[in-house]
Amino acid sequence: MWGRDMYAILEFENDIKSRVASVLDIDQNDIQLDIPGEDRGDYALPCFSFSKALKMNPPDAASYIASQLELEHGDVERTGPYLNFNIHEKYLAKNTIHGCLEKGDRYGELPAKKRKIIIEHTSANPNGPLHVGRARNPIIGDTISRIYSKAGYHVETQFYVDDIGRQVAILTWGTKNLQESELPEYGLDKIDHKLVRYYQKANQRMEEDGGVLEDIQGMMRDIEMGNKDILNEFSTNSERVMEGIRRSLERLNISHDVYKTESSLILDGSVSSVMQRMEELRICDRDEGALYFGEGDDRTFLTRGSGSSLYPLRDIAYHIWKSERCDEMLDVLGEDHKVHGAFLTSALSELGVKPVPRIIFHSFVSFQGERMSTRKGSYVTLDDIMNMAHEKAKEEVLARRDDLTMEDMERIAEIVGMGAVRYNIIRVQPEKPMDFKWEEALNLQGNSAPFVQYAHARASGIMERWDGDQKELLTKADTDKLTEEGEIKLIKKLAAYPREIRDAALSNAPHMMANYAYQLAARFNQFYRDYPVLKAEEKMMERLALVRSSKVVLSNVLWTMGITAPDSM
RNA sequence: GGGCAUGUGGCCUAGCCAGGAUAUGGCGACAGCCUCCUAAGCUGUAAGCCGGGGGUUCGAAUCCCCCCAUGCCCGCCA
Repeated sequence: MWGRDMYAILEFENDIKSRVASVLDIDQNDIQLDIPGEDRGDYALPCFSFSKALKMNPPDAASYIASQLELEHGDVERTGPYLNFNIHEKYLAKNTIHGCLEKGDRYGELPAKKRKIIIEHTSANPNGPLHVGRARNPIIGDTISRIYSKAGYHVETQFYVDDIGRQVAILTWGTKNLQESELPEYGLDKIDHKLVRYYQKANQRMEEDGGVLEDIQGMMRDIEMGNKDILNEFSTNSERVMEGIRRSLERLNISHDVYKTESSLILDGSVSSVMQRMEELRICDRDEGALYFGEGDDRTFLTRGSGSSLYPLRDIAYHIWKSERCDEMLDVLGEDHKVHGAFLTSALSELGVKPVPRIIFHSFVSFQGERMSTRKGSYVTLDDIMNMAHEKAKEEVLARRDDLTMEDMERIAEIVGMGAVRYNIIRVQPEKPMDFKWEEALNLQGNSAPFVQYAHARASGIMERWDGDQKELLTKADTDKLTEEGEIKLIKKLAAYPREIRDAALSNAPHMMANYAYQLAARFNQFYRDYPVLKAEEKMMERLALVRSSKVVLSNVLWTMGITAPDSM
């Protein structure tokens, strides 16, 4: 089904590389093509580095290479020491528009790789609602998962549920020992928001009273010794909070295929068997009974002196479990896990586990200059920001539209609001620090989700007003007629989409999708301003095909970010 | 103190890994554009020693070194 000529732009890129490589007699992987600004061509090649081997100055080297090239679907032009490559516009227009119209929501997909990747993200402690700081993880994780699925991978997403750790222990001490009456009012009528108060109060008690800490440690010991009642209490609390977290994520179009509980890894013996293997391989040591990996300041403790397991050991067990079920692993973790990530990688390598996970680290979202903390209650919850975004979007719809039912307005406000939240987080590189600001998070103009959604709604509006059969566009539109500058520029953006998918997956860069989506929407808006479609005398079918194609790609790229594409707003 | 990141116009940000042609764009500011497919849009103007200093190179925002600032980590927590 997928031919070599699946996407014109990728084929063109390959063609340039292989032909230049053969002229220079070098490996085509050593050729790094630039993607220059729009008016300088589709690809560019600086020829400085080839001039030595060719014994010519760079401009002459460029001329020489150009003279030896015969491209299948494009032209090469020399500008000083640079080569600029331009794909034949009619060829690109036909390939791209036909691709969009035929493939629809599958336009942009790359050939199936027959590889399964497990992407773990979120994995937040089930002790309370997700706050905005934590929300960066699922938004990055879900977006990269969607990108990988479009890049041809079989993707499975996982949430590692720490249902027996200290945080849940503290929460459980709270639910066992505290009365509703001694807690503050809850902010939102939602299970995770209600339960977090027990967690916070219990933390406070623990700090004041050493006995509470002992109680909590006792509960954790009991679980290790197989006390099923305590385990049930932990699991119940964990599941109740998870229910709240799941509902929050659902609103952002985020879900996980598999929830793997930490307790299951202890109960089925995998944790203790990993420990045994590590001891047999002599890749760990003991200090007063406690097992550790590594040396000196870098050692990581795997168990307590009492023999009970610690998170690093359990996480190894989890990764081994995952490794047996996939070809690749990708973890999305906060930057506080960097040292843990290095430990994980080296421990798994020494155990001979393959694959070893690749890890996307993201830095934290601060709030008013401080890190958000569930324990201290100093945070803005994800639910709060979603509700605010919905309200803000609703104000905007109310101000603009008087022809819609309240139900429609609510629906649009939800789509726009949730889109804005996701977009504002995903548009920034994961490793960059972010300071949470309401006015930015609720921004509905310029470089934002509504900008892209609006372009989509405009495209939808045009298509809805046309009463012809959309299937006819494929046969009736003569793409050779699309020769105006604004038409070609838009087509070039549409054509670039598969390359964006490829590159975003290759470099684990989800923010590239937002960047691309913005550029595409901007191009579409310019086209919309300059060229009438339904009132075009000569080229109505062609422009309709272009609008339809734009709608397809806008919708597809929004999908990769988990943002809904509205037909009206 | 050590390790790992980040530093781009008033604010936010792309480009950095694989060094090249006048450094992306947004917000805000200012000036314009709705008898015409939704103005959540479009056009234009002002605003930058790409944190600072060295180095490598024909060429550095990009690579190397030093320094400064900020964040994260340095627990038998996770």
